[in-house]
Amino acid sequence: MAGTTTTRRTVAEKNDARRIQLAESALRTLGELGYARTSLREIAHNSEFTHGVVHYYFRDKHDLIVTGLRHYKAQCVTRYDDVVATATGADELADGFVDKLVETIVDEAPMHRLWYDLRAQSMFEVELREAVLTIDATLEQMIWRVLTRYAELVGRAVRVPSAAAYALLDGLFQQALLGHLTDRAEALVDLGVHVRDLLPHLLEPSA
Amino acid sequence: MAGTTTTRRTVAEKNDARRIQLAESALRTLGELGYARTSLREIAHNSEFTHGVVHYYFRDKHDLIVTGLRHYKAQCVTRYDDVVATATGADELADGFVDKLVETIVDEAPMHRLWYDLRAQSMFEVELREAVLTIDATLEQMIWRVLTRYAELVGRAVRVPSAAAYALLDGLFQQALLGHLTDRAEALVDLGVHVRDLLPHLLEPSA
DNA sequence: CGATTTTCTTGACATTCGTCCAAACTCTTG
DNA sequence: CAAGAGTTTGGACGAATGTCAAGAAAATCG
Repeated sequence: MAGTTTTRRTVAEKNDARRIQLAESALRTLGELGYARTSLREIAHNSEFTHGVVHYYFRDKHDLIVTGLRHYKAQCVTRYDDVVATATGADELADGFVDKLVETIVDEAPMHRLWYDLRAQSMFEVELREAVLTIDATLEQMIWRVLTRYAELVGRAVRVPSAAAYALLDGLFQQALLGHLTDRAEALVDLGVHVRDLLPHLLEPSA
Repeated sequence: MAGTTTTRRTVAEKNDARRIQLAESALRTLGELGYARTSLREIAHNSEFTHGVVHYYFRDKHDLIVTGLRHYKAQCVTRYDDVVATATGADELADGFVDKLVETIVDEAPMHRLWYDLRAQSMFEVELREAVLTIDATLEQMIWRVLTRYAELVGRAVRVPSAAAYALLDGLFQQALLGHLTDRAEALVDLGVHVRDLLPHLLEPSA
């Protein structure tokens, strides 16, 4: 019985590991081709497995993509936590935040465009909504942590609601991503300028 | 000769009319199903023509969708021009602008989600980029007209670049659209509050 | 009206898609 | 080692896709 449970856990762990492995592979392919043009066969082809395996580990296409989405969430949530934790001044935090924003656009552009793709898809496909809204809320909280810490360091209170702050920054980010992907050289610099300009305006005016 | 030219023009006009008719039908279907799941057959089925006609008037699928996109641009450009032209005070302009924003989300949600869908697609498909960037620039100018008039009425200069202002408002708009489509009742009210709150911060501080 | 051009219908084509399945293979366990 | 569960393979399926072409139908013009 003890041996059985050990085995069972190992088997289950292996199963989970494969699921994550396939989900990550799916994310890579989706990030390259986009939701519309990514097939299960293409995902399998870009992994080390055959297309049949995908259906052994995932009920259907939605199961695979939603699993990938949830896995993606776990990665990006902590993106700015280091900056928040280590920054000792408001400007240092703002600079570090902007640097990370630019860095992630450069390094992870495919994942970001996939996110915007899937968020747009969720406006059409009900099956995607729950996962998208969950991640959206998580990203909003991530931004909120940066902003409240920034306010703390400045010594002023945050003026705008969490949702508004996230929407504003997301608008800037999305524009920069589109600009970066369409070879507008100044897109990343502009992002930094605009974000640095915006941040103080999200706080209460100084007394 | 005179008769021929008359006929030729009539023929060309008829051809253009059909193209627009089909492009509009395509936009309706795309707005319902999204880019990923819309087929030429479905577009034709939702129109009064058969799928063969689509290929008589359009070279291929891209030709149809890009034509639809350009047609869409012409419609939405003038959306806020009335408000800009008739408003006599800053608050009146801001209120009218916000009302129009909310109104268009309610009335034309399918077209808006299609726009965000296609803009996301343009990050993957090079063929869509030119049309998307053109429309994006047009929308930015549309917002800029509202904002400069608003600044004029307030008596202060606009502080942020055109692109940043557009990105910020677009972020709020996109969030409101997603909220509206996912039955978050307060989404539209929040949009109004956030936009009204943002507008003054886009201007130079009062001297 | 007859001839010619333009427009539309219909069916076919090669692909590709998601899904499923039977058989082969791999590994753990008794 | 043998048995069995778990995993992987590769092919098959029907459905749907974009594209195309041949011919019917309609409109136009001499």
